[in-house]
Amino acid sequence: MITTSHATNEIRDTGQARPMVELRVVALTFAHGVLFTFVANDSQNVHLPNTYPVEGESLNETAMRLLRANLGFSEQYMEQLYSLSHSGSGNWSILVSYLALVCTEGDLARLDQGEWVSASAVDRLSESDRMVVEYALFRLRTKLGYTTIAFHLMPPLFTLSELQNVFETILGRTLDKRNFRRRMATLGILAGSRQTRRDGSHRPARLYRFLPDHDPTDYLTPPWASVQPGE
Amino acid sequence: MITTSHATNEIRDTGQARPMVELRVVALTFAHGVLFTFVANDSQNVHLPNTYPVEGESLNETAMRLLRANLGFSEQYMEQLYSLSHSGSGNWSILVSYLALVCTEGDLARLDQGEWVSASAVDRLSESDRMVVEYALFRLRTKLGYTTIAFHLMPPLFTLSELQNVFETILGRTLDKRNFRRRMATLGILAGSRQTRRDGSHRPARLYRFLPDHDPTDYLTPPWASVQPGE
DNA sequence: GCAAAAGTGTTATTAGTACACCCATGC
DNA sequence: GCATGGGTGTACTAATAACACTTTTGC
Repeated sequence: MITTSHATNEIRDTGQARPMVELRVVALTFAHGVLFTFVANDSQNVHLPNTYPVEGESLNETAMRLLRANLGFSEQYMEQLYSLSHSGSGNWSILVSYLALVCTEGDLARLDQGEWVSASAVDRLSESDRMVVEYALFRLRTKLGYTTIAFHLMPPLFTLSELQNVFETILGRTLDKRNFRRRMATLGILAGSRQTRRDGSHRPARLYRFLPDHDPTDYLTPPWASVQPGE
Repeated sequence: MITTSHATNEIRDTGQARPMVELRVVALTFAHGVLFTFVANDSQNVHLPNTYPVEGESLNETAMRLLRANLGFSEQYMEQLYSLSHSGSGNWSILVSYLALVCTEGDLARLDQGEWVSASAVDRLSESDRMVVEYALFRLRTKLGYTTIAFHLMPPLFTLSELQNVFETILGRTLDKRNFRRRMATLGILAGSRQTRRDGSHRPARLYRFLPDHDPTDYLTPPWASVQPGE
């Protein structure tokens, strides 16, 4: 039945049912001081956005399309997380999970396909969905130390305090203001604009943007993540 | 046809053929100053060891079993790399790739299932196999900087020059001997044995082993990589 | 005694950490 | 004038990088 040109060695096709492949996306956004994750809901069920792969399309493209279908826009960071085997409710699937970071600028209005829920309160999700969300948060935390990943959660213009707030929320601890600002400055990826923002009864804050050419040198995503091999 | 309890939103099952899922393992070992990768061969075909997932078994377990079936032993490092969609020779598959590091102590004798070939000369492999090998090497190089991953390529007892040689080969550049040794010492994961090894007409080298309790704090593999969610 | 790899210290630079006060604004 | 968050500098410590000679052995 399975007839690739190079058959498997030792472990052969038993003729048993093959697993489905399912893509799931953990979309994270930052608002009101916490991280939110997007969940879809149909009738009573709350779950991560999911779909199936399509022949002739890379998994990345499919995941992108899935997110666009749920959130309605397409400018976001997307990274494959992990694949795992899952047997639930009689169905055997291989889950391929993705992490997406999106900037909502605090606008968490309920969407047609679902809603944003606090990423630390995901009790309504299935166990497998919760595992994927936990791993997404773990990965985000880990990569924060050696990549510029958190930038994808920021709007085009932001204050340094806002940026620090995002870091502190993800890491779960406070950071020293002066050291944080020095670190950001030495990274050389921020450009101060001439604009400021008044936010209350105190001194206005300078607004910054990210330099367009900050090559993230992505450590985890292979260079060919978005293409399909031709062979 | 596809009937999970929570159906996908927007992108629905079209009833078209579903992809197969295939696991592929890049097993790397260090010998004679270079990295080797294990390739299986049946009749005229040379390819990475591959197999199919099994219901009720985690993908990690399956990959481990696959490697054991090819190499005949089971004590090795294994890490999931990436999943990608691949349409070749009329078959559509989702490839789930793994990186394994094994210690052969220079014994690259041809095995029943295949042979070791230089990891930089993989011309006989298919394009998709070559992509996976390239990414495995990339990941190994990247993780070398912030993990203890290279230890899995070493035999139980080794000299510091041998260890440095492995690092230099993976990184593709030379390292300063004194700085390298200092770094290894401050990591605190090496124990010097009282034994030495004479290797030629020069001073014998002290032999070291890795401390058994060096927790690698794996940055990329989720904690639940080896289990299946119970739903 | 010479070839060949093992082994060892110091200095300069850089990155990280800890820590406290003045500034601009609204009310 | 006071409450609020914005903004800044210095000193200590740890990690990194550059660099050269002595030691032990076989022949």
